[in-house]
Amino acid sequence: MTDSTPPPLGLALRHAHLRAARVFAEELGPLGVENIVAGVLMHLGHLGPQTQRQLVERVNSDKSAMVRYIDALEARGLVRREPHPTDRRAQLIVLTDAGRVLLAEVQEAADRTEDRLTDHLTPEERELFHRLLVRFTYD
Amino acid sequence: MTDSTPPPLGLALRHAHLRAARVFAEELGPLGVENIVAGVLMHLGHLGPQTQRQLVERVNSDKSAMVRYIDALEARGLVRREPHPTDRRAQLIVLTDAGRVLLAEVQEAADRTEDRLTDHLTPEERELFHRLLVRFTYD
DNA sequence: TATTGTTATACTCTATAACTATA
DNA sequence: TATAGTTATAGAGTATAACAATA
Repeated sequence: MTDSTPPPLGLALRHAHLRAARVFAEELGPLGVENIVAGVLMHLGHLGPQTQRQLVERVNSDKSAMVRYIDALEARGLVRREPHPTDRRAQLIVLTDAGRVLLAEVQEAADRTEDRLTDHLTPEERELFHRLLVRFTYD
Repeated sequence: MTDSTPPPLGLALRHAHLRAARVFAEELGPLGVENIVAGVLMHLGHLGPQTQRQLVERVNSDKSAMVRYIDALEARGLVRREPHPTDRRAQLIVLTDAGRVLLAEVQEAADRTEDRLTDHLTPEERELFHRLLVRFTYD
């Protein structure tokens, strides 16, 4: 009994995600941040100050985990919790200057990760795969 | 500051995998097996009896977790541990008749899962996405 | 010496619930 | 009543190491 058929979609997605996460973790290693925390930093850089709830939605984590991630970032001086101007329940998570410096390195690590992940594909295949993946996931 | 650019590849893979795992878990719900255990059953059905080490490689788990998965399957009478004919360290994990019955239902759940995951794509897009995903992941 | 399977431990992630202060 | 953030807890997954039997 041999294995001629391709791996089912779900298993391939699992392996694809594991592979991507491992490469990203390797590239992030020297920076001392974990994958999800790096994702939080990139979102803050891209979208500007966000509430914890907004960040939870973005990275598909949960609010009690987000408390811990923000705690860790704040302890390293990479973000600040600021009062929300219109909702006193909420707080805005804001990048500090130190956070911006690290974010630039995180972004480079992310770019290197994408390059490594797709260096066996042509630029056209890379683009097509990314577009189909986004449609598959979010449409 | 708005969000016009597509989600980066790594985040999209994370979300794609989460989405697929949740749909599969929904479809598996009535059968009382978890995603990884279902994957083990499908591999046994597809490849025939396997050692635990082989199964670990297939589903990208680790050997101490695999012990627990096989324990759970064996407790439900779905697989048997049999002596390996040529390596007395190893054991072959073999589907029982009850395991084959459940496997058929698991396979149907997996088919429904793929249909649900891709029902907003054309058959051609579906096929192309699957091919590119496999190349991305395993090449 | 290395490997298969087992057991144990520690750490992280996930899910849930309760609590506060607001809305 | 519902929501944002916090805290606590339990369950599952991951990583690691040690061990016995065998290669």
